This record gives sequence, C-alpha cells and structure tokens, in this order.
Amino acid sequence: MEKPAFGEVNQLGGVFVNGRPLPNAIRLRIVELAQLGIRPCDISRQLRVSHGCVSKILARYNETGSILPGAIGGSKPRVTTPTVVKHIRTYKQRDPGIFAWEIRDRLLADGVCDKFNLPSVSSISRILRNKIGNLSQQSQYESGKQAPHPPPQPTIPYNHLYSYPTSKVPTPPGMPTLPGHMAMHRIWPSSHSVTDILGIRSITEQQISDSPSFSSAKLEEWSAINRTNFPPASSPLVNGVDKPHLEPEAKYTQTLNGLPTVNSYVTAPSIPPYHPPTQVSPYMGYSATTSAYVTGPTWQPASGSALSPHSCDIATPLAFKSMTANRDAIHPVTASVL
DNA sequence: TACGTCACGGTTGAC
DNA sequence: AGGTCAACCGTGACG
Repeated sequence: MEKPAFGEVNQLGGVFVNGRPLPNAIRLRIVELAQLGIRPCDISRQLRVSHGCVSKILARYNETGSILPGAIGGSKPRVTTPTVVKHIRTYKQRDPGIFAWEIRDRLLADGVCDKFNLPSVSSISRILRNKIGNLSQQSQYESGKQAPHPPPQPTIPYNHLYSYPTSKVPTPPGMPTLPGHMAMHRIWPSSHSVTDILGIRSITEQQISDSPSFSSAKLEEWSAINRTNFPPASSPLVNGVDKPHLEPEAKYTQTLNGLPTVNSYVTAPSIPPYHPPTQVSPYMGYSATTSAYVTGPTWQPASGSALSPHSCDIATPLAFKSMTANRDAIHPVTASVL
C-alpha cells in the first residue's frame, strides 16, 4: 500500500512502477499516436516509455484489439474439476484397466472436456491415484449398481469463463455483436484473457447499455481482467472503479511528471527527448485514488476530433482497433500538427 | 536508426 | 495468515 510515492525513472525520463502496467491513459496514447501515424520510436520518446513496451502494447493491440494489460496474478482455473473427476471415476469404474491416456481421449470424445481444458495424462494419473484411489478395485462390482451415469454433458466447462478464443471470442453465443465501431477483441491469446474471463460479456453489455464511450467498457473490461473479479456476470462495479488494482492505475498520473497532454506530445519537438530524472518526480503516487487520476491532466485531443478527453479512464473510442477506420479522418489534423 | 525479442527483477492474486 | 506459484508487468540490452 504505502508504496514508494513514485516509481522509477527509465532511461527516457519516464516514470514507471516496476511490475505494474502502465496506466491505461498512457497505453491508450500509445495506440492513438500509432494510429495517427507516429512511429513507435517517436511514441517511445514522446511518452518516455521504452520502445520495447511500446512495441509490446502495439503488438498486443494489433493482435487483440485491446490496449489493456493482461490479467496479473492469480491462478489458472483447474482443469480437474469435480465434473471431470466424476467422469474419470466413471470411466475407471467401467473399465478398471483403462489407461490414463485412454481416459483422456474419452474425456475429449465425450465432450466432457475440450482440448483446452483437457487434463494432462499425468493429471489424470494423479486423480486416479489420489482422488479415486482404489476405486478400481471396488469399481468392478460397484459399477454394476451404480446409478446410470448421466451421459457426459458437453461440459459446461467449469471454467467456461476461461474458454479459449477458438470457441468464444469472436462473438460468443449469447453475446450481442458489437456495433461496428466497438468491435474488438478478436482474440486474446492468454487463457487468462479478459475475453476468456468475461466471455466478453461485460464489455459489450456495459458498453451498449451504459455508455457509448469506450471508457466504461474498457474499464469494465479491465476490471474483469482481474481474476478476482471472476464471477463475471455479477461484477457490479462495472467500471471497476473500486477495484483495488484499478486504483493504482487510476493514480498513475504522470502529469506532474510533465507528461504532456496530447497537444504537447503531438507537437513533439517541443518536448525535450530526455527528461531529467529530477523533473520526473512523482506522480501522485501510484496509489492515489481513482478520482485523483481522473482529475489528472486531462488530455485533450489535438483537434476537435471525436476523441473525448480522458484521464484515467479510457474515454476514447480510438482505443478500439476498429477505429482505425477513422484514422483517415483524424489524420489530416495530425498531419498538420506534425 | 528502428524495432522485435527476451532476460530480468518486480507485482499480483488464486490456491 | 502467510507461503508458493504462475501469471503478468516494463525496462533495458541485444541483434
């Protein structure tokens, strides 16, 4: 909690907090600038973010359509869910001599698991050994009297929230399709992805119902990133505003640090490429409050474009990859600025 | 020079 | 309550 009031300063004079994601506002700026045609190296210098980071954020954005960081911490959901164990037990009862790999195949074939939540052979072995134990011995006679096992259901994956891109991403069943300008998240490669976790629900839901702005949706999305938030359907704090982990970000204003407004960085040349660390001091603490961040430097678009001012939250639709379509419209402005 | 990649030291959160 | 583990982070260096 009482973290160092300020983070560290990188070679470019930018402030960062080791181990923590850059604030969404910065991430967003990176993407926006890239969309405006500014080269990554220039973005890096202007925002004082390492080029590796810029590269990473842009690459992710290109890949996933999201500017948000991945889910930090937590554990992957176990694949050996009670349902899976139950099925394994059943298989073992029915065929005590069954091999773990055969069980694995059957779990897949029966739809108990899909390829993404299929336990490894060793996991199955462990289950057989630890959870089912000598079941195989009794199974023979028990299997006969055992209640007919319900046909394996196409699992509801216990971790359906973690379902993978292949099955969920584009437009998960039941999910409203995003309006064109809001389309996003094609894929999130990580099993811990927002998409996976949320099933995309919140993003669209919130977005569509609450606000057309990117910000709330994105924030919600981000809040969802946290594994803590898991029960996706119920995250009441849609904007994740009171999420602890959101807070840090919320406070991560680099304002004081001289982090420019869009105006200023768009007119990059005015910014010294290197900011002496001494100037870079504190942004009010990585742990300020959300409001602090919000009240931070509001960033105004260089033009009167559709971009809305944003602070901690991502308030601009630009963050959507699909918005690249608008790039052209915006471009002229920047072009002149540049 | 620009940029993709990766080791590193760090944080986080589920278990 | 506290430790472990595995995820993620951004930086900085290398090629």
